[in-house]
This record gives sequence, C-alpha cells and structure tokens, in this order.
Amino acid sequence: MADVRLVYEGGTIRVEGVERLTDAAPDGAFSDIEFDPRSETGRVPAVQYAALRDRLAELDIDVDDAVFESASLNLSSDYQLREYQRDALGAWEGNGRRGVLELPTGSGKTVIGIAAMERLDVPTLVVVPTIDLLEQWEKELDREFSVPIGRLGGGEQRVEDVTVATYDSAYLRADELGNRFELLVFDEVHHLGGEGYRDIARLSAASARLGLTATFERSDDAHRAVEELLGPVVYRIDAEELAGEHLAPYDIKRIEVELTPDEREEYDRHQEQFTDYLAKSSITLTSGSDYQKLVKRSGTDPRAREALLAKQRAREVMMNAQRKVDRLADLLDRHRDDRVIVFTAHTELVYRLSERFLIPALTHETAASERRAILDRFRAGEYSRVVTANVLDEGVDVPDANVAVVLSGSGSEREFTQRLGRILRPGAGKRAILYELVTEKTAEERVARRRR
DNA sequence: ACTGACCGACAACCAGCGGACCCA
DNA sequence: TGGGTCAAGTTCTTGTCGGTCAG
Repeated sequence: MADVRLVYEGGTIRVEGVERLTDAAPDGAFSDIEFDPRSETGRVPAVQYAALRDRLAELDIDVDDAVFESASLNLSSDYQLREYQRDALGAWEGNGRRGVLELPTGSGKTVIGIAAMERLDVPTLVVVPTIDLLEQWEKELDREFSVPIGRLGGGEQRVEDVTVATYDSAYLRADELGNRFELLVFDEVHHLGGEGYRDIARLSAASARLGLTATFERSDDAHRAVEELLGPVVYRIDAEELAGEHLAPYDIKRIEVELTPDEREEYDRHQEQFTDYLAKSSITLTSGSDYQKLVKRSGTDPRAREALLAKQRAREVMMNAQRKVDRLADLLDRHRDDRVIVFTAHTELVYRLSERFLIPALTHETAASERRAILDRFRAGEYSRVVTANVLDEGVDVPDANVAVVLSGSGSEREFTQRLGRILRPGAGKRAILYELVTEKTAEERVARRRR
C-alpha cells in the first residue's frame, strides 16, 4: 500500500496519510501542509501540487497519485515557428514549463501557445479576457487540431480536452476545472492579477503554465501575485526589435496644443480647488497608493469628494481640449489616403468627433451587431477611419490601420502599447505613425511622460 | 436566437514645495 | 546617510467587459 494518496478536491489537494510523512521526512519538510480536521487529512492549495509531488518523489515516498487521469491526445499541427517564437518557447520549457512570455501585439502569441500544447500533448485550458478572443482561439485551435474544442463562455459551457474559456467562466468554475487540465495558457495574462481571477490559477493543479502578454507589469504590483502562480517573465521582446521584419516600422509624434483662454481659466480653477484642498489637509500625493488614500477619505469627507470631482473636471478640460479637435482636422486632411484610428478617453467626445468629421463611432454603447458591421466595413476599405474610446484597446480583432491619433488617454503604459499595436501590421510595408496630442502646461505632460 | 437591462469585476485614477521623524 | 512615511472601519467616477435573465 502507498504511504500517501493525493486526491483533488474543490481547488485543493487532499493528502491522505499525511501523518506518515512526519516519520519519512526530515523535520518541517512538509510543514506547509495544513491539517484539515474535518476530513482528517492534509490539504494544500492545488497550485502547490507539482511542487509537492516532486518533493515526495525526491524522498522516495510511495505515492498513489489520483489527481489527474492522464491520456494522450495526439495533438499535432504544422505551424512553423519564427526564430524568436522558438526562442520564447525554449525559454519557457527551460524554466520547467512555467512562466510568462512578453511579446508585442501582432507577433504571433497564439502560435506559440499552440506549439506549447502540441509539445506537451496534455489536456489544456486556454483562458482569454473577451468573447472576441475566445472565438479567435477556438477557430485557430479547430483548424490546427483534430480533437473537439471545448468552450466556456459567450453562452456555451462545453468542456473538452482542449478548451477555451473566458476569465469570468474559468473563475466561476475554477474549483471543478482544477484537475481537468495539465496545461494552462493565459492570453493577456496581466488580467490574472485581478483579485478574483487569481483563483483560476490558484485552484488548479496544472504543473505546466504559460502566460502571454504584451505588457506584464502592472502599476498596482499585482504582477507579483501572477509570478507566484505562473512563474516570472522568461522571455521578452519589444516592438522596436521586431519593427521592420515582422512588424511595421513606426514613428511616434507628439503634438502640443494650448488650451483656449476659457479652457485655461476653467482648468486652473478646478486644478486650484484640488491643490488647495491638498494643502489645507496637508496631504502629499506622490504615488498611486497616496491617491487611493484620498479616494478612501472622500467616502467620509465631503470636501475630499469635492476636491476629487474638481480634479476630474480639470482632467476633462485638458483631455477634451478644443484645439486637439482642430489639430485632428489637419491630421485627417493630411492622411486622407491612410487608414486612421482615433482614440479618446471619453465617450462623449467620440460622438462629437463622429458627428463633426462623419466618422463611424465605436464605444461600449455600440451594439454588438453595429460594432461588427463597422469593423467589417473598415476591413473591406469602405470606411478608412474610425473613432473610439477604449473599446478597441484589447481583445478585438481590429482590421489593419497605419495611423493612430491619440487625442487623450491614461498614463498607462499598457494602454499606450496596445494602441500602438493597432497600427503595426499594415500591408504593403507602409510606415506606421502614432500621433499623441498633449495639452501644454497641464498634468497631461506628466501623464504622457509616465506612459513611456 | 437576439436584445436590453441588470450586476459584479476590473482598471485608471497622481501638487509642488519642503520638513520632521524613524529605521536599516 | 539615505530612503520611506507622514489620517482612518466606511473607496470617487468613468469606461469597459462577461454573465445572467426576462421578454
């Protein structure tokens, strides 16, 4: 009879016979196994399964391992990896099949994921943030592999040996999926830093884990949590290095605009109200966590809330400055033969621009069918321009464009990288241009610096 | 099968000048 | 000496997503 038996149960590994380990192992070697008085067994979070299994093997402890039911799938595809894709996959395998690959949008992350699945040939769960990506992966996997492809999300709940799921669905069913898949592939893995989504990885016993993203680091440091669940970044290449051969060469141009006198007055007034409050309350604002404290405070202190609202209004003035719109007119004129995407931070401005320049608008309010129609026409060349808030930042298959105009945006490096990625795969080897419109002598100059 | 309304989750959200205090 | 912190039980607002459910 085996000394120890391992069983998966609702996101944990039940360790039966844990009491026998104290005799077999040096003191404290298994102190991280908690004793569960209800089942009278040991118990660890499923994420620790691989490490536990390896330690038991090292000590020659006889284990009855019932966590997975393994079966070979005979996955095979005929993709040819590019050199950097092979290097990336190699780095991941070299790190014990754990870790994150940081590659720019358009560099073929899906291809690497599929190659990893083929190499390991085990049941695999691919996790994606949007329905759009769900469908792209599903289509791709269906074309490459001859096994049925499962799907969790977008109204379907079908589990197969190879399954694609949204973060939301995977999260809702994490405890029952934890021992179904031996390889996890997370697309846009920075989402896994979210408080709830982490459970997908924590409650899974899969020992092979692959994360894909263009921007791993998060301003809130939550990527540290992802590192613990998945492993660190093991390979990184940026758009600069691929520009020319695999991605379009590009330029980034910053255009500074002034506020109109009215806007300046309004901006200064609101900004002052904000800074006055800070001065009176002797608050320092140097980091994101300081700002969070201020937000907390605004829950009880009406003056703090007023100050935040004033700051918000100042931001709106600065981001939606009239002269940005004027400059946009110039740019649209200059690029009348190019394919242009205009990005803003506010929905309302999207509609104003849409009316003034007769450009189709895409926001979160745009119904799915209309959205599809606009993107189809953009793809077909019927439309050469589109104006959007944040809808197209991630997870939508956007037709190629070669000019991006960022009227306003957050200071987030991620948002910037994603928007840049939207113009990096044009055909005909055209040079891509990203214009960044920034209002002079406002906080926007700082914001623009921060995002790069 | 689709739509809109609802919900919860997630992300970004960041003066300017300057000093006192604590700790490694 | 150099670097971090300096106000807490109650977390602003806007934009976007997926899941669910009623019609």
